[in-house]
Parts: sequence; C-alpha cells; structure tokens
Amino acid sequence: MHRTYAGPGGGRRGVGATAAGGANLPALRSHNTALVLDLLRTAGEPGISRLELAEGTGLTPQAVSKITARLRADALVTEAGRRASTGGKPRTVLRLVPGAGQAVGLHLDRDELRAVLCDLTGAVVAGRRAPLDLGSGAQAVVEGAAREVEALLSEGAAERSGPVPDGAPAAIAGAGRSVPVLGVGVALPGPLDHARGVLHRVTGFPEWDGFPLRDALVRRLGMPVVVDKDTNAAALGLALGEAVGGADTSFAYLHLGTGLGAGLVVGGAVHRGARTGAGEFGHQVVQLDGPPCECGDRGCIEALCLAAVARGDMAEAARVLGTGAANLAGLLDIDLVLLGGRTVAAHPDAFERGVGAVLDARARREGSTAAVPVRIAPGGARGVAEGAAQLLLAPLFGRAEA
Amino acid sequence: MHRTYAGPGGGRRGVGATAAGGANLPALRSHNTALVLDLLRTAGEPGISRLELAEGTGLTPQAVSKITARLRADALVTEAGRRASTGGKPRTVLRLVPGAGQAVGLHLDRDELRAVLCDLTGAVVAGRRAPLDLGSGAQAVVEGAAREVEALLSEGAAERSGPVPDGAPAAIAGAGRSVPVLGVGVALPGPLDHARGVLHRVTGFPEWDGFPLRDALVRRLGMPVVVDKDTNAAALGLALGEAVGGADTSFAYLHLGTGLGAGLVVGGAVHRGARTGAGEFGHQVVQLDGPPCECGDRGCIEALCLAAVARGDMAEAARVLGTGAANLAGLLDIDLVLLGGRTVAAHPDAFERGVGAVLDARARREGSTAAVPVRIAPGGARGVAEGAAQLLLAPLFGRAEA
DNA sequence: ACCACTTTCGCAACGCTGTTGCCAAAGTGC
DNA sequence: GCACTTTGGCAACAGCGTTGCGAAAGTGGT
Repeated sequence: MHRTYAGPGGGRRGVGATAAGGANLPALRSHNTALVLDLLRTAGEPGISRLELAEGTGLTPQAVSKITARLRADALVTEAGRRASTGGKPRTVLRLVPGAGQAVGLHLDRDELRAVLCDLTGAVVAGRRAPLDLGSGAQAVVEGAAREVEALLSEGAAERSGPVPDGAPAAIAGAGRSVPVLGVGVALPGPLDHARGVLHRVTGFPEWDGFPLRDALVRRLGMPVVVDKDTNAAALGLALGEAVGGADTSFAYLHLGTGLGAGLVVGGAVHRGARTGAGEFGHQVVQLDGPPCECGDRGCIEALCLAAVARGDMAEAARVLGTGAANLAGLLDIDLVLLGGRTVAAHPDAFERGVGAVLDARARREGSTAAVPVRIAPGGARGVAEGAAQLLLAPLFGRAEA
Repeated sequence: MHRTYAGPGGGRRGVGATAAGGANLPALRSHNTALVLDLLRTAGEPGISRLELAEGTGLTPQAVSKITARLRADALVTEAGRRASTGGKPRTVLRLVPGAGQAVGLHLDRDELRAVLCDLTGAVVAGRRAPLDLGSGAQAVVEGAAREVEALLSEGAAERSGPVPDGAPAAIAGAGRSVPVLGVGVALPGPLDHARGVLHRVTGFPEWDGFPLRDALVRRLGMPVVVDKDTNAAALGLALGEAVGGADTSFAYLHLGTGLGAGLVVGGAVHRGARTGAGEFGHQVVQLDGPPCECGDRGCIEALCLAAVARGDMAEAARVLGTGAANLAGLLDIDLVLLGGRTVAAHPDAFERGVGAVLDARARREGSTAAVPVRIAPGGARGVAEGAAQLLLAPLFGRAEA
C-alpha cells in the first residue's frame, strides 16, 4: 500500500507544485508530509513525538496524527517507546524507519569511481570503489558504472536481510521484504545540465561533450537517475547532515582539490541557477591583471590559491581562499563556510585558521555583526558520493531545489 | 466584503505558510490567488483570459473561475472585453483593477526624501519631493516623513475621485469609494534589519544607530510599514517591472552612485539573507593588497571603481565593475545584470559597453554558454521609491521573500 | 487502593479546497 | 438556420486540515 510522495523533480518552490506553481490538495499533502518526514529525519535516533512535530511544523496535532498514521501504514515510520510523563499520558515517540527506502550515490572522480548505498537517513549501508578511466569512452564508462550499481544493490540486498539463520531465502528472512530503491544520484566535476542530466564538457575528454548521461543510465538501469556537479552533491549532503544548523541555513561549501569550486546552499536548498552554472568560485577574479589562469583570464582565485599551495605557502593559500569566501559571504549573507577537498584535508588547521582570520577581520571592520564561522566539512572523501545519494533522498524531505 | 490575501511578512517559501512551514487550506488559497493575481498584473493592459490563467498557473479552468469570481466580488478584477473567437465562444478578458489598492513608497536618500503613491500595478499615482536632513534627529525625520506621507495620501485621494463635476463630495464621486492603502515601504541606504525594521547604522550619523524606524512610523501613521535597503527596493521594483523577463528570473542590480551596492533577485524574489546583509558588492576584494578602502580593507571594488570615476576614466571604472559583475554572475548563474545609480546615469553607454565586454569575454572563454546580458536599469531616480512601494504590493502577488 | 486531574491522541462531523461531470451561452462556418 | 466548437458556470464530489469530544494512559493526593 505504497503511496506516492514528492518524487525527484517534484517541487520547485515550497509546495510540491506543478511546473507553473499552482498548488492543489495532493500538493498540499505532499508538502506537509515532507515537512513531517524532515523533522523525523532530523530527530534521528532519539525520535520525536507527535506534539513536537505539530509544534515544529505549525500544523495542528490532529493533522500530524493523520499524516503520521499514513506514514506508519506505509511502514516509513514506527512508534519507538514513549517519553517520560509530565503528569498525563506520556507522549509516544515516533521514528523514521531507515530501511524503508534506499538510494545509490555515485561519485565519478577523475580516476576513481565511488558508489555508496544509503538508507533513508542518509547513512551508508554499503560502499564500493573502482578505478575509472574516462578515456575509455562514454558507453564503457556507463556500463562500468551500471555494473558497480548492480553489484552494490546485491550487496545491499544481502545486508538488508541481515544475519540470516542457515539457508533461509533472503526474500523471506527477517523484516526483509524488498526495500524500494529510489534511484541513483551521480556526481561529477565540470559543467553540466542538472535538469536534463546532460554533460557539457569534461576537461581533457572532448568525446564527452554533450553526453546525455542521465538518459543513458536510465536506459541501462531502469530506475530514476539524477546528475549533478560534485560540489553541489557535497553541499547537499552537508545541508542534510549534522554539521549544518537548521533546515533554513545558508552556507557555502568550498572545495579545494585539483581545482577550486563551491556548492551553495541558500535557505536549506542547493542553489544551482537556471543553467546549473552557480558555484563557479574558482574563476572569481581577486587580483586584477594578476597572473594568468588556465581559463584565459588573469588573477583568478584558483590560480593564485593553487600557486601558493604549489609553493607550500598554505598561509597565503588560505588568505586568498578567505578573501574569496569573504566576498561570497558579503554578497549572500551566508551563515557558515565549510571547507573540503584533498588540499584542505592535508592542512586542515592552516586553512580553517587562515580563512577564519580573513572573515573575522572583515566582521570586525563592519562593526557589530558576528563573523561568519568557518569549519572543515565532515565526511571526507566519501562525502560527495553520500551527497549524490541525497539527490534522490532529499526530495522526500522537501529539500528539492531553491 | 474584503477578504484577507497574503499580507506583508506572510509567506516565506512558496505557499504563504506558517513560520514553521506547515500549510493549510487558507494558505493554499492565498498561494493560488497570489499566483493568479501575479499573472493578471503581468498581463497588464491587454488583459488575460481565464483559460490562459489556467495554463499559466497549472490550475484547472474551474479553479481559476472560482478564484477570479472571488477577486471580481472583491473588485480587484474586472471583465474587460473579449478575445476574437476561434470557432467557439470567445474568451472573456480579465484585468486587474489598478485602483483597487495603493501603497506608499518612501526613499530616504542622503539629502532628499522622495515619496510616491503607487496603484496595484506599481504605476505612480502621485509623487512628492522634499529636502532631508538626517542630522536633525530621528524624531524630526520620522515626523517629517510622516507629514509627507499624509500629504501624498490626500493628493492621492483627490486624484482618486478624478475630475468631479462641480462640488460633489469626493467620497461619493465616480467609482470613488475609499481606496485601501496597504501601507508604506521605506528604502534607505546602509545596513539594517529588514525583518524587524531596525536600522543598524547610518554613515555619518551615529545617533541613528539601532533606531527602530518601522515601529516609530507604525506608531505615527497607524498603517503597515516595511523597511529595506535602497538597493533591495530598487531590485524589487525591477523584478516586478517590464525590464525583467519572467517571474522566476534571477538578476543583479548594481548601483553605482556615491557608493557601490547591489540588490540580488534569485528566482523572482529578493535575496536578503538572514541578517539583511546580502548584496554587499562594493567591498568585494578584486585587487589583493590593492589601494586602501574607507572600510579598512584593501582592493575593494568600490574604492577602485570610484577612484577611476574620480580620474574620469570611465572605461576603467566599467572594467572594474564588470569584473565584479562577472564574479557575481559566475557564483550565482544569474540571467541578467542591470546597472543604475547617478554615476552610471551620467555615462550609461560607457558602463553598459564596458561591463558587457567583461562578461562577454568570460562567456567566450567558457565556451558555448551565452554571455549574461547587461542593461541600464529603467526607472531612473524614482526607481527606488517605486520599489519601496512594491515592498507592500509584491506580497499580494506572491513575491515576498526568497 | 482509589480517585481526581492532566495530557495524549484517535474518531467523527465539518468547512473549504480544487476536481469532475454536465449543461447553458455564445460564437463560427456551412 | 443548423451543426459544431469553445467558454465558463452550477452541482456533486473527494480529500485536505480543523474542531469537538471522548477514550486511553499516565501522575499525584487521599
């Protein structure tokens, strides 16, 4: 008895409305259901009571009761103990059932493929790694990726049924009815079209120009596929994670690895822009007529930052990165800056301190306003793949687009 | 028989939901009504038929019929002729009644106060100008502003009744039942808190620090007041105007006058950030360790740009401005850049060309993507005051916040 | 042990939303 | 003048959150 909740590409602004924005009763229901699910997700292990859900959503307790009753009927939510009484009937604690759905996250890095299988809460159930050669042609890469996904799903199926006594068929064992897989999220660097799932360019591999990656994977795998930039996936994963405050937080994830890019989260949703072009942080010019950059311009922050890294001058690299972060923070009034990527991971303290110093200095100049906090993004190397899985999970919780 | 539509501060994300996000039937209704009103507003003089509204909103024709029936009962909408037949009953054309509501826009500039009275479509019905001395103390300025608003409203009342034959009482003449005034929007430079309507600082006048401008005006005038930065008001006015494409367009309004600031519109709504700090464009650093700026930092775009202007080197000023615009366009993937302010107005061609050249060059480097178009913002000196009035009008059309 | 009280939460009736089925109105074109 | 097309209102309907009320499940005093 599975009903349909807001699926991928469902909602644009608030209510999971039609493309044009008109909202009807099913859309209203999806919206409120997603809101409740998001609070349940955020509450995590301890769980949350109906009345707390009502308070958190602004819905009446009765509406929450009806919504949670549907969710329980669909086995997405269970009752899990009760709170201590405050003089009356104790509140029943509800919890999201993590295993009620899964999604695959795929990270196609320059030379490596990472795949993770995540449950509804975003926790990793199984993971795989494989070498990746983008030069072997689009079809071969698609085929290889599809095989990894299939292998991951069978691992997951074994995992799902749990430690089974003797040779009982996996499909029958435990609570092991087949777990619905929502789809595959794919994250990769470079410019692309998130809405259509088409790559624009892959640096160094012109044969990929304009390749319709999503459609190819949908045909091969027969399940929903969403494609996005690696920085956006990482930012989405962070937005839904513990490092970031509430559901309405705005922050920037700055990724410094072989290149420099950013993922922007505004009001709790990833901001991609109409052409999935947002977050181009690396070619921000911070030195007019400065040293030439690969891109053809001069004084790009990426060129300056990477040059400093190459010299081993991490303090200067952090100062340059901090300048760009301060520019960004001033433009968007964000709440937080998170740093990630291989280079940052190699010198976390230097970057956290250096970037923070620039933001502190700016806040001090402006007067009363508190400085934008800077932290190292948790999650590490697997963060992008986990975020890619969230491309399918997030819509369930009303975190689709900006 | 006036019902309540989405008022100021009503909706945050899409549906005019509660603070927490939960949506109920009245919220759904407000949302759809606002959607219909926005299409009616956009259609303007020619008008729009019910079926076109249905197509535009995604609602069913019957739902549109019900909504427009309510709007007609409330005298916000009238039938205005019919379309040519295509072989059946011709479509009835509906039009927004401009005079069904008014709002006051107040622009407190450095040395001048501008006040405009706008109808529902944003058209100026009446306007006033007066000298302004921020040094005369907060109470005196509030009192002066309030007197201008009152004077404007009586002018408007005369205007409303139209050319009346002989000495008929204005309240009876024509369609002249009293026009509801939605409130006053106030725009002024400098950091402030849009949500609370409190000023943080007014450069050069420390006695204004932390002044609760909104509450003071509400007490004095007894009507709703919304306060915002001048650049945000200008951007809002442009977002609802003809210069900007659809309701979902994202653009930046760059204002170069005595200072340099920006108003950001993302997805059709003004982006202010949690602390109304967004749009600080002028102190973006584009020249590391460059010449010192008033703010205490070095290489700020404002310092470089204004220095070039002072030298009379408009080409260089435009190039610097264009660099900042390109940085911004890359970060947010916006659709359009609009330029305004006294300095731009004095040399429109030089700035439009110069900024455009930088954006074109970047687009060419990136390959296929078309360059972000650059235009001079229409509206001129009165644009900010008109945008301030839109602070009250926009919520009616679902254009509250981001 | 019992009772009064508090608090949670589901059932039932309700108002209001957009939706669907149907039909009158108002045109065109043969 | 008739057949056809298209618009748009009326009426019945399903489904949303809301309200009123009562059962369930505790605490705390007697």
